[in-house]
Amino acid sequence: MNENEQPEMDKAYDPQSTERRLYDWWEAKGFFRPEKTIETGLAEAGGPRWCITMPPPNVTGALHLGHALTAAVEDLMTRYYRMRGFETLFLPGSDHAGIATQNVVERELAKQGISRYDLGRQKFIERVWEWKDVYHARITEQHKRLGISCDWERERFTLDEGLSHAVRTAFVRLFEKGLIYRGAYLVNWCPRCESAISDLEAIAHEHDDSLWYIRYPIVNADWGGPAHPWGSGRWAEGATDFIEMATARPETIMGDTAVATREDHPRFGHLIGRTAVLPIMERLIPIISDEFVDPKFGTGAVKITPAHDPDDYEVGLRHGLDAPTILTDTGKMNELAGPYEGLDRYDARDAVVRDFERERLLIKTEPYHHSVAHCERCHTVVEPRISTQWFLNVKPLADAAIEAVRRGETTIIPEREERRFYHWMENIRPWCISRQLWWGHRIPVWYCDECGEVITGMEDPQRCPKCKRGELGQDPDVLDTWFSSGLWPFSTLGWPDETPDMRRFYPTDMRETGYDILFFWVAREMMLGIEMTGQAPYPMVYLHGLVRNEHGKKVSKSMENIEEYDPLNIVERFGADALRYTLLTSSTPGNDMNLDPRRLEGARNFANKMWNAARFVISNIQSPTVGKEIGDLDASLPDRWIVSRLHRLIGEVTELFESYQYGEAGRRINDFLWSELCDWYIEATKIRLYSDDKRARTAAQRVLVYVLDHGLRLLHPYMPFVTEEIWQHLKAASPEGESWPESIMISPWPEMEGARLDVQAEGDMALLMDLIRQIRNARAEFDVMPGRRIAAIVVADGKLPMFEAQRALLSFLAKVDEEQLTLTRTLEEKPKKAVALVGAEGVEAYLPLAGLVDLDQEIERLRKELGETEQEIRRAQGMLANEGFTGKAPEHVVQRQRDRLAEQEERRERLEARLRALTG
RNA sequence: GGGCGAAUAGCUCAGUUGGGAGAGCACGUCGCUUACACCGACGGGGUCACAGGUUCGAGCCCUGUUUCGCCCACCA
Repeated sequence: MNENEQPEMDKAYDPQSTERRLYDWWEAKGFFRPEKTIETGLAEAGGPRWCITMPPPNVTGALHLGHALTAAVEDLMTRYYRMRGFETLFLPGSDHAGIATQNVVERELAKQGISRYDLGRQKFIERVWEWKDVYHARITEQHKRLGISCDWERERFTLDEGLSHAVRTAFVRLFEKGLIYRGAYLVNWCPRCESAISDLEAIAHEHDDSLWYIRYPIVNADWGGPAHPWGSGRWAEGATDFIEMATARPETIMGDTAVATREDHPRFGHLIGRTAVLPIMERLIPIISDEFVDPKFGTGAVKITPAHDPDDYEVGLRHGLDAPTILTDTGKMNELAGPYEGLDRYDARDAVVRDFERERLLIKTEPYHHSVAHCERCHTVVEPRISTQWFLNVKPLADAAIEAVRRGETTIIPEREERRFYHWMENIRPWCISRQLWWGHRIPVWYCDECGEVITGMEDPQRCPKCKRGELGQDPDVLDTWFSSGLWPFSTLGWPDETPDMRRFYPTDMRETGYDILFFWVAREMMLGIEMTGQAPYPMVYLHGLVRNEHGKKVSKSMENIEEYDPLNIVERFGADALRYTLLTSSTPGNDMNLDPRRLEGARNFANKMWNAARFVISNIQSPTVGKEIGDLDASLPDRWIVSRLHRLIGEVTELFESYQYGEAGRRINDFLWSELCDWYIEATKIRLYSDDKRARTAAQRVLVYVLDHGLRLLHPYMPFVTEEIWQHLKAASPEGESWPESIMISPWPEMEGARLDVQAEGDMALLMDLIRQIRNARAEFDVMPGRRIAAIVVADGKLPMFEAQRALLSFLAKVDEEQLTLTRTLEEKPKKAVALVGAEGVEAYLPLAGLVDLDQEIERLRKELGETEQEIRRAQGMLANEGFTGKAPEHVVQRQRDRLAEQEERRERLEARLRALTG
């Protein structure tokens, strides 16, 4: 990609000038396509493959942080499996989101003062398509900005031709199997959307309302019914028996067809079997007994409105009651509501209460706190209402889905979500799949106006197959948007056709999404997937948490600093890599995350840190002293150490990836690259890179390139852009670069080579690093001028050869004057005017600091250290003296305590000796 | 009314088979050392919500409590 090459790397990494360019290049090269993984030899044709379908975002608006998290996690997985050599497909798409999108467009129209009815169905749908085009393009652009490596050539939309065909196929099959049926049942009705909605779309909110205590007169010998009209104040005149009840919804009284109480009710039990006169309507209604009544609540008697309450509906069915519907589609009182016809439901409520009071049928009013269902999309209070709808009997499908999870065919993480899944599935009720909307998949059913025949099928019927005479009209309703979403893992691959993609990529490998749509979506995919294809659509469901702001508040459009949480703004300010890394390392699976902007800053700094590390490496390999033809070089201790640490990291990270612990893996990669590579190894190489020793220089160069190359590959799934940009520079500068793959994203995932763990080097380096830290610490404590090189005597005991080999490095990193550095195995005469440092494995160091006039400070320091050491010794001795511990703890744990004790005891001895020497 | 999650350094969070409490930011001291001040060196800071229990040993397992958040639920 020489066309992307910049001759010089800027001092600071600039995501803005990099990310778009790289994304376009990747896409143009076809790296996102599964075919390309084969072409480049990364994956083997017919070998293992990996497929994930993107949860299709709604085309309602802009992407938010939840989408960004979804994209980050899924792209991380995709890039990982691709690098692992799987033929990898990340399939993108979007959802028409029926009710949500229709609502948004209706709100837009309302701003211009028009409703969908003003436009008519055809024109309105055209307007929605226009909206869809705009927002779909925006969402795609936003996804690209996030760097996701999905195959745009396979992009799908739930309303496109192929998916509509899949929807129709699924509907017809389920219909023919008798699982889809039409009927009049109680459903949740949104009077604003003028549509049925599912149970999941009815959201309960707490409300402060009133509870009205009212009474209905009973027919008896003295009173046969009202003699005066409703509203006269004399309607109930003469009545002597009453039954009292409490209601929160007096506007439904006109729909009452009974009053229920219980046999054992002290005041009303005896009224069972009698007849009440329904106020307003003057309908005679029975007083019945039903178990559902709680004698302790309200008055212990309940008015029964079968058409407008779920409980009452059940009671009505049990007692064969009429169920008059008294509300219109828009929530107004209809012609069965007597004098209140035409009133809005809440106006009717007020009017009814007022009239009850006038007729002395209102006993009292109490404040009442309860929860009320609202429409998920427009927040209007939902009305339970009997209505003719299409239903899918999901019970048998749910049983199969439960079975699949129980058998482990599909695993859900975190595990607790499996229990939620079971609970919901086990209590599932028929799914109302029809919606009285315009935007969506039209229900593929026609009715004959002549004979009433109901016709469905894969072809639009031209005439009635039964009577052959009548006019056919298609059902005006559309399907619940989740019906098409439920087919997503296979409809996107070409189902019902046996396409190559369907054969190759189904079942897919992963469903990754937020836990908030487990029921809405995952449950439906599982049910419909098994029903339609005979196989669970994926073996793994990974559920991530919700993204909140740094104070745990849900990020919503009404927040004043909302733009701070707009992913695009974040990308502009910090870069997509920073956003991705932050989202991926800020939480654990299934747990919500509070996005702290300070973390974004840290992630941006991390990208810049890598950029500068690479700048250092690249500028130091510009004119390599020796080319790749040179044989094995003698690796120095830091080389052996960093390579071993890298290989250890590769093993750990791969293991963490395999167990979906991406956050932990990301942090480990960061720790390695920043602390070990940058702070230690790169610093350590400087001494050789700036020397005249060509051999040493080359060794350092080669190890730098090796470690940076592999480290970048590990980081790539988190930060695809900066790693690619750096890697390209590295590839161009490195002598071996031309044999590297074209892009980091199609280079193989690093393999851990166990044999190359170098325990010896790790141990020696730890010893050296510890001593360097101690010297630096002492310098700071005794206020040694930063630039000053000091003298040091290191008593190295058995480690003398190692220290001799690292003499220059030690001097360099600890700012010791090499001329004045004495390395010795033992030392008889220990200098008095010196700071003494005690390391592990018998290592000691003495810093004869000229500024050390005051020995008391040194004595104080040593005493403090001795105190800490003694405390350690006591702790370890305590444990080892405990027979319970030595007898029951695993051997390696006990041994570690023994080692620790021995080490600390040795340390104590040295500290005490030193103190004796100083205090006389 | 059931169920779930969270509670760890000032802040945001890690801590997966129970075995010497971690990161970033913030804070203090020092440093413009030819990769990086979007930096480096060094340092201070925690009865891991509370009370019990199991265990030789508990941030981690069990029971209960408190606070916050979420999900499910047909009580008028």
